[in-house]
Amino acid sequence: MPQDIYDKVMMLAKRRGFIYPSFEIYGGVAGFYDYGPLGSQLKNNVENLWRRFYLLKDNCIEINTPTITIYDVLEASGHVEEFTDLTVDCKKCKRSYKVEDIIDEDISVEQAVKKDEIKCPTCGKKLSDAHPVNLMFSTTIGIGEGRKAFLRPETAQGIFTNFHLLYRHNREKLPFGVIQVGKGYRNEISPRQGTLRQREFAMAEAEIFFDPNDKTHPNFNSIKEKELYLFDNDKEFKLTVQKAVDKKVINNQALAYYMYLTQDFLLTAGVDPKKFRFRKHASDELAHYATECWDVELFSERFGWIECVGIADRSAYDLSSHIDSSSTDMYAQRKFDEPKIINTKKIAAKMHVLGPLFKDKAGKVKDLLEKMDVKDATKISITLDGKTVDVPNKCYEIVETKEKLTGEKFVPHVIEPSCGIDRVLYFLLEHNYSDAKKKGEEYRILKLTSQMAPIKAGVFPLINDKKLVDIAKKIDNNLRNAGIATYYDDGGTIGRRYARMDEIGTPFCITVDHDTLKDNTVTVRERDTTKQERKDQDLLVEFLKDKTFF
RNA sequence: GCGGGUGUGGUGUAGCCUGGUAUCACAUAAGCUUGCCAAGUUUAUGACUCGGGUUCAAAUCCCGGCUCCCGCACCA
Repeated sequence: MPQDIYDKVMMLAKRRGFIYPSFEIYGGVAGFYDYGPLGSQLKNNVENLWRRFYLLKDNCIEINTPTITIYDVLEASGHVEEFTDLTVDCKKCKRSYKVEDIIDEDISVEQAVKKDEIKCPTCGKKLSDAHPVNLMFSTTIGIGEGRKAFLRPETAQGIFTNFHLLYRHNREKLPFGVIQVGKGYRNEISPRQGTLRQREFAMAEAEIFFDPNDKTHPNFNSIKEKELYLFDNDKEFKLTVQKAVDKKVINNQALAYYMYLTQDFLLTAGVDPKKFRFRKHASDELAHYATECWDVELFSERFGWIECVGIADRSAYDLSSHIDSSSTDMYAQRKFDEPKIINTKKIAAKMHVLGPLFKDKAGKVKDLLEKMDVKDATKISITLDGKTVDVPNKCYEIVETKEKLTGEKFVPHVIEPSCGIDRVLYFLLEHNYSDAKKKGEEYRILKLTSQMAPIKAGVFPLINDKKLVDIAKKIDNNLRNAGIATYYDDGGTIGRRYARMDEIGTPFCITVDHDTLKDNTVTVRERDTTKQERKDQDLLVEFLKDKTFF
């Protein structure tokens, strides 16, 4: 069977310790993967590069919240509501029904569907097999009945539920961004496509909170002339960030800014620019919380264009929901340039008159009076215990007050770049995989960027001579102590050792040879060119830090 | 979840129909040899997806689970 690039990449990934199928000794289970030694390092590098963009470049703050999330939070966020129970679909009219809505409780669902006992209520055609649709993993907290909870389907809710604390932490200034990097869980019905669709996966999410009246971004000017790679469901095209906003291709500066930041991140990480594009969600494919969403799609030779990052404008959806459900004050304050003085006229009850007149009803009358509009104050009649009663003028007066308003409350809007780390990681492997024939044999190189590569340098003695071995081991040790990941190898021929390093993407190889004994230099071989250069071994730390650190 | 296909050392495979000690290559480890791009050589390690059944005997035949692949559905 001919192997496509997916097979080749996954074989390499398994053989060299990037990705293993989880629980393999028990037969494995779809949708779960382990990261091996090199995969874990690569994942760290991807996550840390992402952090560098959001935490440092964009000055966000980072938090960590539990992966187990109580029912209330996900109910408020709409995740519980969206899907429950089994559903059946009608292939004719494309409607979906909850099974419990259309069949008797006594028969099993499968039987009912198989025996054609249930038909589509709308068009009468046969229904598809029942399938479950709530994709959240559920669990309980505590023993016994416990408290209902889910494994989080996104990290975002942990940020939203802390908004009021984080807003204060940021000294009540907008905009500001909060990131979280961690695991998310979705109980996919039938995960395929390898690590591209997992049931437990790593995600890096940023929630940036904006004043809805001001969706500009402070760094916008620095990137406005950069080009975005866009796709309008018809053709691909490039547009500068500025033009995309001006032409309303992208709704606002903030969204456009984070699109560019994401593009910059992915291309820096080593995604092939020719296999990168932003695609805008059509209105009918938007998630329940989003008003506008752009996906980064990366191209896989086997799977086609795959969503890897979603950049959504979630508007005020989540914070509003949590304000309603939890009664927590999660509003932000917008200060007016100048305080607004508002003259108001109010009806003020004169209790010393009302009291004797209405006795025990006086309190009720007062409440009613003060709720009334001043315009109606010439002649007032109220409804008291079903009877209409006139209230004499002497019972109240019109009072003028001046209120000074320095600002107003509002619910911030959220821009959310949400990055699927595992997908990005897979694409780094696929986009950077190259195999060529070398003397008739397949020769594989993983052309990871120096910053992403799990191992920065291989360190070898040219031959297995103790004098050279000792120096090589010392160099290896020095580099690792300087924070540079290395791999020492003295097995097999030098060519074989280079090949082993090329296959896992190691950008540099350092070889100690006989000349090292004379002049303290070593050869530094570059992966992609295979060119060698002699360098003084004391300069290696500086050289490698310069080439491989973020 | 439905239908079809599939599964043999780390990787790729032969053997399965016709039941009887599992083939070959690469990789890995140790030694010799060589000394800047997977050379040679000797030796070693290592496999029948899992569970049942039939049989004196199962990689092989039968049943079921799981993985992966293809189609449908699903992917908020």
